[in-house]
Parts: sequence; structure tokens; C-alpha cells
Amino acid sequence: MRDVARVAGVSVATVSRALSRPDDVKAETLERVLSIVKETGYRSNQMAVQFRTGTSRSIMVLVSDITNAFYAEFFKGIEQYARSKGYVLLIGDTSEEAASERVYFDMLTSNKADGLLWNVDGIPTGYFQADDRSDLLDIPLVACNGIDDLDLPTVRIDNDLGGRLAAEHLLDLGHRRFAQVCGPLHHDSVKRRFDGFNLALRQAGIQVPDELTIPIKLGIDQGRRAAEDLLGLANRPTAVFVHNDATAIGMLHTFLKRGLSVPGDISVVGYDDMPYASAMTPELTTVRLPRRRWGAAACEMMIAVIEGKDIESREISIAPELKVRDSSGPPKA
Amino acid sequence: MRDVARVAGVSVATVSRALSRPDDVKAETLERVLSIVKETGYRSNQMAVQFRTGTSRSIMVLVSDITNAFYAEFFKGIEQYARSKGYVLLIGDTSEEAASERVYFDMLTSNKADGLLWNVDGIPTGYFQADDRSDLLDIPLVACNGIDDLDLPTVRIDNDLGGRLAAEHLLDLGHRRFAQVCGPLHHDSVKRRFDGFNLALRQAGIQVPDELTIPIKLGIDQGRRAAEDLLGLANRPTAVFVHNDATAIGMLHTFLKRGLSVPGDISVVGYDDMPYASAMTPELTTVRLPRRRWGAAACEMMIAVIEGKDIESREISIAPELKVRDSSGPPKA
DNA sequence: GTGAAAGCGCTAACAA
DNA sequence: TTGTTAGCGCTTTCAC
Repeated sequence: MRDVARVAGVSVATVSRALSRPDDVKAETLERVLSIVKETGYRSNQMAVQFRTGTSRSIMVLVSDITNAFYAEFFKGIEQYARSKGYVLLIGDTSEEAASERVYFDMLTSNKADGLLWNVDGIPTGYFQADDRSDLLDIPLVACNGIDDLDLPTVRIDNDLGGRLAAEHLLDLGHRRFAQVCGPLHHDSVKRRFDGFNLALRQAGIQVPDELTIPIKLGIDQGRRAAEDLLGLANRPTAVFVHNDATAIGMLHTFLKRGLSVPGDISVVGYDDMPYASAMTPELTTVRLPRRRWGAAACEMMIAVIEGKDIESREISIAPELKVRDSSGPPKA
Repeated sequence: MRDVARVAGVSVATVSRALSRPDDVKAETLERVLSIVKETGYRSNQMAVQFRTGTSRSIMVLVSDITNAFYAEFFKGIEQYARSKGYVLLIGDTSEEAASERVYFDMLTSNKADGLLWNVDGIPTGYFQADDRSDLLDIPLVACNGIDDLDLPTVRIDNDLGGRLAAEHLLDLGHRRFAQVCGPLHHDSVKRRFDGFNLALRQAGIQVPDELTIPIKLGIDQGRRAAEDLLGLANRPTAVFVHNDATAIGMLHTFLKRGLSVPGDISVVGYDDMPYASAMTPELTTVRLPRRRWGAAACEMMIAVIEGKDIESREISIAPELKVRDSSGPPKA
């Protein structure tokens, strides 16, 4: 910058102004400085800028398992919005280990990132296991799932609605005996779709029997196992609501392998609408989550929080929608 | 830090040393300083550290489309290795637009990241369209695909082998009439699996006719379309090699929908081994890419380059392996 | 509209 | 082994 200043015959202050607040510089001077910047290929040292201004223009996004394809669209939404505002994404994978969470939280408290986008189920244990919980509220933090008794700005999916949509669809088709394969119930997102589903059934006077409520770690292989379990039952359900598509296709695969017809013998409704859902045979009926929009909205709130703008609403809820395809149909007569 | 120093009755230099090079501090002093650091909850300001040391300990990873689930495991491999070395991941999505590439490249030249991991097909156009190509070589840059006539440290998948594995498997099954659905042939990774496949066939005295070589943008929907095209042909192939699993499941879906049996009427071999491949019905035979290992290896080389260590080999090639499942079988008699 | 100068928090060279 | 001190490159008051 000093070199540019010298060549342009101005002070470094003027160069700095030309670059960051061009309006404060006389047009003529501005032009001269800018042309020399271009000529010399000068780029400001972002480390110095960040240090001086105390802002890194980067957002840390924490997920529990980056391997989960579910996050791909979510990241895209964040990335697009962030880039449009001049922010970069730092991505961290906690693997649900407190130690990893801690590493990433420390980056915040040590100014490596300006804010944290928390898309992990549950509370950030790694952080305030050792510290005071209230510290959390001082950090620019936006949650992407509800977090019990912690009043954080939140952008979440309306999972109650998601569960309800699945239930109503299956009820409409005439089903009366259901199974629900859900994730760990202490996760807010899981709990809500669970409740939404059950509530809708209850309103129709139906309850899912305990042996047909199957809480597992979600995933393809776990889905296979859950399907086997279901097949072992005497009185099978005619429809299953599965808490994500990965698990649903594992189940679907097992059902078909064991000679069942879907939806003839059993209807399957997934959750997420992953790209492969529509390429299954039969095509998977599922609850579609607008993941990209979710990411963008979360990022928008994140930046608002970082920049201290006042937020209209501290809690945004994004509605999923039902995608009816071929894996659900009326029960056998 | 000054506060810690004061309380501990030492100079800031000693605090700094206690934190970064504990061996240079007397055990007794070290203990005292550290206990006060803990007590006060002091965290060093990483912006200042980065600024002063001129290193950000962050790695920029550029992909063409973060939405592609293919990258998930790749990121995981990078993240794990990076974190173990105290680096963070910056993730950028170029959407194959020169402007976006440029944004991210600028972050490097302006010290926002220490190095760039380039997992985009083709050369970084956005960067040296305007500048001199040789600049590229000054940046700590590791490519994850071969890049024509640019001698960059590279960690790539052995796609020649991948293509060959698919070909040999299908030849072994007795196939003689093939189709190949490939990505854009100007992409090195695509070209190589294309060549590997064709070379193996040629060695068996077989050639893929032009009308059965179908270069498209890869993806589920494009796979559906390619399948329709194939079905319209008079003299159908008995086997298809498809350049990724997403495209393969799109084709599979269409084949089944149109009443073909797979592999009875046509065998399908994919590429990647995405998690869903094993949950298709029939389960998808595919060429498995060890994506996590790939990411870790790439990250390892990246850090070696950043830290100026000498590298044993500037070009690492990772072998894929064939996963034989149910979508491939002998051709009809 | 521009320049001089202080100083952000830290590290490292050098001195003691 | 520890302390003193210069200075990393920039932004921003304040004075002109």
C-alpha cells in the first residue's frame, strides 16, 4: 500500500480510503490511485485488514457429519448468500464429539470467525461443559434447529408440519395401522416430526403402537435393519413414516428384496427429498425440505446478527411440502 | 495478553512464549502463566496472530458444485486431516463461473487462506484469464484432477484404472456390445475413465460405436434422457458404463420403468459408489472411489506445500476398485 | 480532500 | 530464562 501511495504521490491514508470508501476521495485522485492499484496488481493484505477492523468476514458452519448428503444443498444456500455479502464459509464437522465442538467454538472466541451457524442437533455441549452457559449468548450464534431452553435466533424447518403432512397423506389413502421409524427422540428436529405425525394420527383417533415406534440412528443400513424388524412382526403396519430418505431407501430395498410389494403390501413415506428419491423404483414419496432456502435464510439471519442489525423475528420456520410419488398408495383391501 | 502478563508478573513476551513455545519457558513460570490463562479465560486473538505470523492456517477448497453429494466424503477426509494439523477449511463453490473462481483466488493472493485445494475439472480460468498463467505456480496450490500442461502437485483418482475395471468386468461377463455414457470429454477425469474403458475394450478387439458413446452433463435427469435415447436404438447394447452413479440411477430408473430387466436385458455399471448405490433394486455395480482417503491425501499434500516441506512425489494417484453387485450380469444368450 | 500519526495484539530479534 | 522493543499492514481520528 505504501508503494502504491508513493507512486500515486499520495499518502497511504488516501490509498486506504480510495479502496474502502471511495466517496471520501476526490474523483481525480481516486482515478489515479485505482489505476495504479490495477497496474501494480496490488491486493490489500486481508489479515491486516481483519486485524485492524476486528472482523473476519467469515462464518463458521458447524454440522454433525459433513458426510451426510443432506447438507449439500444447505451449504449451497449459505454459500451463495454469504458470498453475495462478501463473507466466506468455514466448515466444521463436529462428529458429535465435544472435543471437536470445542475446537470450533474456540475459533469464535478467538476471532477466527465472526459468527457461528449451528446445524447440529442438541446444544453445543463441547462449549459450555466447561464454561458458563450464558457465554453462548454473547457469541453471534444462529441455530438451525430448536434448542431447548436456550433463546437463540433460530431458522428451522417446521418439522411439526412435516410430520403432519406425512400422516395426513397416509390417512387420506386409507391407512390405519402405522409404523414410525424415527431418529433419536432427544433431538429437537426428530421430536417435532415425531409429534407432528402422532398428533395428526391422534386427531383421527389413531395411535402408533409402541412396538411400531422404532427410534434408531438414521441411515441406510439402519433402515435395512428396521425393515427386517418390521417384517418379523405378526401384525404388520400397512404404512411406514421414516424420518429421512436414506433410512427409507434402506427399508425400501429390504422390503423389495424380501418380496414385498411397495406400496401394495406397505407404503413408505420418507423425509428430506434427496435427489435420489425420485430415481428409486418405486419412486419415493417424501416430505420435501427446501434445504437451499433454509441455508440462505439462516445465513441472512447470521449476517444480520453479526452486523448488529435488528431482526424482525428471532425465529423463522420454513415449511416443508409433501412430494407424493409411487411408494405410497392405498392399503390392500 | 497484557493483563495475563501483569497478573502473572511476567512480560507479554513470556505469555506469548508460554502459549506458543512452552519449551522455552521455565516450568515454574509456565505453570503460573497457564493457570492464569485458564483462570481468566484468556484466548489469544487469532487475527493478530495470523497478521503477525503471516499465516492463516486455513485451506481454501474449491469445488464446482457443492451440491454434488460426491464431495461429502472428500470434504470429510480433508477436514479430519486439516483439523489434526490445526487448519480450518474454507469452502468455495465456483458454480463453474469465472467470476466466482476469481473471488476465491483473490482470497489467496490477499492472504485470506494459505493454500488452495482445487477440485474442479479444468484449469482455474477465472484466475489467469486476466493474469499471467505463471502466477498460479506461486500460490500453494494442489490439484485434485489432472490439469493439462500445468505442472501442479496433484492428488488424483486413477481414472484410467477405473474405466478399465468397468470394461474388464463387463468383458468377463461376456458382453460384446457396449455403450458408454460419459461426462464432458474435455474434463481430464472424464477423459481418463473414457480412455481407460475404451483401451481395455480395444485390447479385447472391441470398439464402442459412435452412436453408443454418449457424452452429456452428468446427473440423474440426464441419465433418464440418455436411457431413453438408448432405448430408441435399433441395435441396443447389452451393457452400459456410466460415468457416475447419479446418472446411472437415472438410467436404471428409466430402464425399469420401460419394462427392461436389469441386468437381464442390459447391464449397468456406475462410478463413484455413492451410499445409495447399494440400496438400489437391483443393487448397483460400480467403481468405488475412496473419496475420504482422497481428501485426506490431498490435504496432506496441501499442508506439505504450504509449510514448504519437500514432497516425495508431486503426483499421487489413488486406485479405485470395482464393487460388483446386481446391476451387471451376463448378457442374454 | 488529504496527510500525519497512533495503534490494533501479537511475535521474535536482541539484550540482559 | 526472561524482558524490551520494533514492527507486521492497515484504518481512522484529528488537524490542516
